[in-house]
Amino acid sequence: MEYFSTLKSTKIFRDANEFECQAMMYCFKTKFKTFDKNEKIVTEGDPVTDVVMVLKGSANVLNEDDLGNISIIGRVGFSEIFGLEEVNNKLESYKNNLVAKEKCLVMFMNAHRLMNMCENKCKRHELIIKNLMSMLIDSNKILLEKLNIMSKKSTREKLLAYFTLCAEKNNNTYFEIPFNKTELANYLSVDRSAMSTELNKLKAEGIIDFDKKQYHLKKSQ
Amino acid sequence: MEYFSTLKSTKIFRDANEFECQAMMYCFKTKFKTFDKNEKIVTEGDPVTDVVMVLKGSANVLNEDDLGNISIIGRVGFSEIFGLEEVNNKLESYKNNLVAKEKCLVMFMNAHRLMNMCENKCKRHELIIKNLMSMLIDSNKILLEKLNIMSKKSTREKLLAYFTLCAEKNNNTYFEIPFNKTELANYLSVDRSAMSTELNKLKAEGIIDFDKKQYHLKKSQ
DNA sequence: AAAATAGTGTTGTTTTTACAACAAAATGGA
DNA sequence: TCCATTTTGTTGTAAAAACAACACTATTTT
Repeated sequence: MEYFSTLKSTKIFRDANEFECQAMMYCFKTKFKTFDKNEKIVTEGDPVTDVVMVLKGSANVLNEDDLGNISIIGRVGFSEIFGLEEVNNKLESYKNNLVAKEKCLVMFMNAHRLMNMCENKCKRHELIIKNLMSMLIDSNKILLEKLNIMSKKSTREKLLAYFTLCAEKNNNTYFEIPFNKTELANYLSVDRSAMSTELNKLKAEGIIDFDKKQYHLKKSQ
Repeated sequence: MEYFSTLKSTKIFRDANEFECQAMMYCFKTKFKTFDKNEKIVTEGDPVTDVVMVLKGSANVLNEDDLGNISIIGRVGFSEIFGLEEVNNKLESYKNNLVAKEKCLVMFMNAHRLMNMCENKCKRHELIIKNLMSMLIDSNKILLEKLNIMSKKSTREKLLAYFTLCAEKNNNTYFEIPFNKTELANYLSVDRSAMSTELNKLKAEGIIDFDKKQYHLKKSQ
């Protein structure tokens, strides 16, 4: 199978062999598609038909308002999924856009098939459910972490909360973030230029240091 | 069993009979405890030993900073759980406080037992996993909805995003929210008095109307 | 019913952020 | 390499929000 070498290292097919993997792919009516940078993978408002998994590259979960203001709600990278939040209830629609951050390869899995897994056929649905649950727990955790950041009022506090989390996750006060300054501002829902000013103030105060996407949290709060 | 009439209508024990319910409770080492209003159920920073489910009353998921500023991250009501985000990885600690909003009864389930469900004993773990997954998907959805609200920059936009969501969920432009004004401000992470001003401006402009916890979204955005 | 507490609205002041416009630097193709 | 585009930093101004203090109302408690 063309994609097996990639799929076998995804979280959802964890511990599945090639045969099982193929059976499940059939079961989920998987389709593969590549997207160019900035191409829309999923459109907000469309009915949820598929759960999307990123196999190469990465994509941003975006919230765009009428005036073109963009918020980055989250990121979906290799092996991560988008759209699973929506499939519990039938009449759901996607609540965000999913946009390729770079050229990427994604896999679509039929949402209904995924959730009402093969009552009849494939025997590994227990495995998939366990894997899916693990992914959902991770996703929950990430969302909650972001909520804790977003619940800070000032740009300064948001920045520090974000950097503190990054340092914790990295087990190191030196870390790299997946955003440039513009994206970071959209991720934190703050004004880019105001954030730029605040970042350089923090640097001048000796609290952080940074260069490009490399950061160093010198004094943790 | 003392609590069965309550437990049978929880999401996690959905479709379980009294015998199965009891077996699982044994399996999860469940403990019951009541808390008074404002009493802390879970303390941020403590190691995650248990998953908490609310059986009576409700509790707030809170983020409190060094200066006593409180943010309401979310609410946990009947049949809803707290702490499941944390159990994938062993060395986790709770990331928020859980505080009783009113007198309430909660059930503690051993996190490890819940996630590594009875390899040996109870046969209904498939059922529980299915129920847990459904709950996780709901939780994911709620967190994502809140993130979409919190990604708005101004108080006005946050209020309108929140009210729009409430109206949608209620299928009615008239709805009741679970917060008083002070709590709403903490939930949206905005200043209470500024929010009060903004709310009354929206009312004066004929966009919303409200009385106590009753709201009417007259012009949706 | 009275007293205490909690909730809400108002105002003025201070601080912070957004916004807009621009310049400089860095990056990525052609 | 050069050009076009993107990214980043800076500034001044306008707008928004935070903060603080207070008055009034509603809700509990005793």
